[in-house]
Parts: sequence; structure tokens; C-alpha cells
Amino acid sequence: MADDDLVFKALADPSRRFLLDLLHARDGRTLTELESELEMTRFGVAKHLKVLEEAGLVVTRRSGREKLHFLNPVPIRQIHDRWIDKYTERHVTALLDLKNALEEEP
Amino acid sequence: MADDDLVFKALADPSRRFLLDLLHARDGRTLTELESELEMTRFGVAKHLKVLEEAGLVVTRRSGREKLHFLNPVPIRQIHDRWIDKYTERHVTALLDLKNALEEEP
DNA sequence: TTGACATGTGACCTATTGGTCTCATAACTT
DNA sequence: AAGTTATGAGACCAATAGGTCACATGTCAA
Repeated sequence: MADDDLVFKALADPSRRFLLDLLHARDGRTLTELESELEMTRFGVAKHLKVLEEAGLVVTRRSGREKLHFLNPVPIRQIHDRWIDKYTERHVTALLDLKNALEEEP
Repeated sequence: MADDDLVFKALADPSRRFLLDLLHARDGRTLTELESELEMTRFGVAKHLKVLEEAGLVVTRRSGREKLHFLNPVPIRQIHDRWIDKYTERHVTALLDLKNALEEEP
């Protein structure tokens, strides 16, 4: 399977995106710790983490019997750069900054 | 289905990503024109375009019997912002700029 | 070394998805 | 009006993906 296909397939599942949210909030967690945040068996979570790791969205490091998981932002940025050039980026960020500002002020 | 789920599901298919590539290169194309670029029947392409449109990745405008398709970069940028904060962005862009520079110079 | 803890593998079932086809509507051209 | 062009809706089938389970390996602590 092509590299980018692995990334997009990995992002296509809501549980996996939630795992990325968890790791974005705090890195270096174990499978068991992440498992407690999802309503799913350990096996399901392990499968999802494996998909994320094979896509390069999550990087791991072993520490004894534990496996620590870290978020890797590089593939996300590459998605961005595929369809948003520097010129367009200025417009889009300005638009979204305005949107966020308006949503914060009631 | 949740908004972000539609976007990620839409991006999960290589044919749909190729359609976005085509629209990124040149906007405002019709179904028939896009169809000629894929090795697939018109019905398949139409289905993919519908998925992209429902996800908000493609915006359309009718002109007589033709339907013109345009790329909308906003959802892409929102994916980016979900997992890459301003601080991380500086590091990642610097890293990727370096990578691209090295690949261009042999 | 014995038991508890943390993770890994592969089979299995069900639900979803990609792609094609038949049928149908609407608009331009002459 | 008639023929052609551009698109739309829904049935259908094969392939894929999400989730659980039984079973297994490696690691820590007493």
C-alpha cells in the first residue's frame, strides 16, 4: 500500500482520530493507559494503534514491558501542503482566524 | 454522520484524492471533463464527486446543464490545525522545507 | 520461580464501501 | 420537436475494515 494511502486510511476512523487527540494532549502514553479512555477492548485499541504506527502518524519507544506512544505531526503537515500552497494558505488562515475570533466573542 | 467524519472518509480513497489533485491544478471542471482523467465509468466518478461535495471538500456551481467543481481548502486546513499548533508548526515546516531543499539539490 | 502485568498474533463475523449497471431527468442545438 | 449532451438515483455484488475472542510471549517484583 502506498505511503499516503496508509495515512489517509488511518485517519478515516473516529477512534483513531480520538487516539491522536489524546496523544496531542499528552504524549508518551502506554496502550493500557489509552485503552482506559476508549469504550473498546484492549485488542481493538491495539489494532488501531498499529494502524497509526504503520502510517507514521504515531511513533513508539519501548521501555521494559511498556510501549510508549508519541504523535508525529509530519504526515499531517504533508496532507496540508498537498492541496494548500503558500498563497492559498494566507487566505485560509486569515479566514479561519476570523471565524475563531467571532466564535469566541458572543 | 459528523462533519469531520465525512471529510476524513472522503479523503480515504485514492480516486477521490486524485480528483482533488486535478481540481487543485485547475478549478471549475465538469464531471465529463474529470471523468476522462480516471479509468472508471462516469457513474463511479459522479459518486466520488458527491462524497467530496457532501464533505465540503468540493464546492459546485451549476451553469446550464453543466456542473462546475471547485476545490475548497478550508476543511484541509482544519485537519492541520487539529493536531498541529502554532509552536509545532514552526518546527515541522522548517523540517519539511529542509527536506525539500535537499531533494532538489543532488 | 511463581504470579501478575503489558503487549502481540491470528481466526472469525458483521457492516461498510467501491464500482458497475439500468433507468430517468433536464438542457442545449438545429 | 427531435436528437444529443450532461447529469442524477437506486439496485446490486465483491472486497475491505472494525471489533471481539482464544491463545501466546515477554517483563517485572517478591
